[in-house]
Amino acid sequence: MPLSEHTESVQDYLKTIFDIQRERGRVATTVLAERLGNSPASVTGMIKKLAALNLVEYEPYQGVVLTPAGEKIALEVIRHHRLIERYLAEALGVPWDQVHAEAEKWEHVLSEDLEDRIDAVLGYPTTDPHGAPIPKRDGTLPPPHTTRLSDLQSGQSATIAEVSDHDPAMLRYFAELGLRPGVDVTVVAVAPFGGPLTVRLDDVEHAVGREVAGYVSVCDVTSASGE
Amino acid sequence: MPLSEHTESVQDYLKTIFDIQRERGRVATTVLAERLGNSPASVTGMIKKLAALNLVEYEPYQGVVLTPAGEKIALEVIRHHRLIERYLAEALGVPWDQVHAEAEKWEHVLSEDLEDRIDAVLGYPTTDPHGAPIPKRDGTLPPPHTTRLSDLQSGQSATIAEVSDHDPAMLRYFAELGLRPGVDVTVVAVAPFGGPLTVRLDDVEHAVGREVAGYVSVCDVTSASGE
DNA sequence: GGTATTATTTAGGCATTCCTAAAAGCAGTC
DNA sequence: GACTGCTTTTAGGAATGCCTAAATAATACC
Repeated sequence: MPLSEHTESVQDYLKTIFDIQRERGRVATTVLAERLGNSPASVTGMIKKLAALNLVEYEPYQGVVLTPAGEKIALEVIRHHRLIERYLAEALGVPWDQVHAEAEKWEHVLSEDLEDRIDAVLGYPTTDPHGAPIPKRDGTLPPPHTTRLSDLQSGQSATIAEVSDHDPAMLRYFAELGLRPGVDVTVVAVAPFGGPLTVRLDDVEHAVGREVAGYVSVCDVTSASGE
Repeated sequence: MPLSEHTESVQDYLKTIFDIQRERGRVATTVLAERLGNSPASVTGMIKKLAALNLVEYEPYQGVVLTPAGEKIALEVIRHHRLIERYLAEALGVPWDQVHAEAEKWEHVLSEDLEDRIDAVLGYPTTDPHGAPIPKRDGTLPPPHTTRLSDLQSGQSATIAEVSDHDPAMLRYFAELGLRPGVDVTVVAVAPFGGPLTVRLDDVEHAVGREVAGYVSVCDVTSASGE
């Protein structure tokens, strides 16, 4: 059953369930409602519909988990979304912190044919402008990054791997800071009691709140001593 | 009231009304229903809604005419549609006879910002791949072509200005013939009693049905004698 | 000018997806 | 083990936009 057989609403639910599932395992009604901006009651109703379509496994009061069929569709939607984001940034010059909203709408109406053309024009990219991996056509997706900027100790350096695109305001903040995928950062100091980190970025130092730093994934971590 | 304030359905109605109005003046319920693929009863219902929004003037049993507000929105939708068609053909290599369906979906979710970027990347084009003019941002649109391929006499030559994109099958037929905007044709013979025209196109002769030739607009008509 | 045909509208419904308010289930506390 | 507070579900409803069937208006023909 191809993607286009499902309503935009269903596609959005599945995509969001997939996201939350990656972070937390089972997906509770309230969390899903919050993320989608719908009421919990509405979500319960839609969840039942998804279960009837065999796209999620639903246990009343226990939330949902995607079935293989549901996951397949979720990955197709996410592939659309991230490829489009990449295309908007690269081919049309849309600032990387502003591609999300446009992709959110376009993803639901993109044909497979056009998806392939975009993929080819971009040279088969593997990540979107936020650093998130683009699922392959066959549904393959590498595991998420495990290290966050907030996990680093004073003196450690790392490369930004991915920044969260959930909150547009936070994304704009990241963009202003120059905190984008591929950039190297060094943690100069870490305030105690969960306080902010001071990070050096392009030779400028910034204080970044602990929570904010939790939304930034890093890779290639090295300590000041060299290793 | 910007385009995005209206549902896709409203946008489609206005766009279609505009098209028909250009061809025939006042727009009858049945004609609109036919073109949209909806039942006449549904169209009556929607028409009332459009009238309530001051987008059309509705006289029961007399059909509709766009108000200035309705025309403005119709032109914005058409601008989206044609710019997208052009972009798909030029930047993404979609065959010109296949761009319509994709544009039909994308046009409703294109932001003004992205519209501007696409327009700039294309170098502010004035026509879509079928030869139809792209409305300017201010809503300006040149008058439609008046001469049809079916109007030509034997011995006359002309340049294809525009082909209709209403019927996908006909469009594919045009594409196979090489009958696309910008190409020169010469009418070799015209069968009597409304029979087919024989036209020479890239030095190959084809018999084209009279009705089909009515869907092709031409410009720069010259007679065999030189003028 | 009446009748047949066609065009259009009204009436009544259905599917989707959302909402609020109220009820019911679950979990931790004393 | 009952109470409290939070989560989740049920109940009832609204908006959109489509449908079919039946009624009515317009038109065209003889």
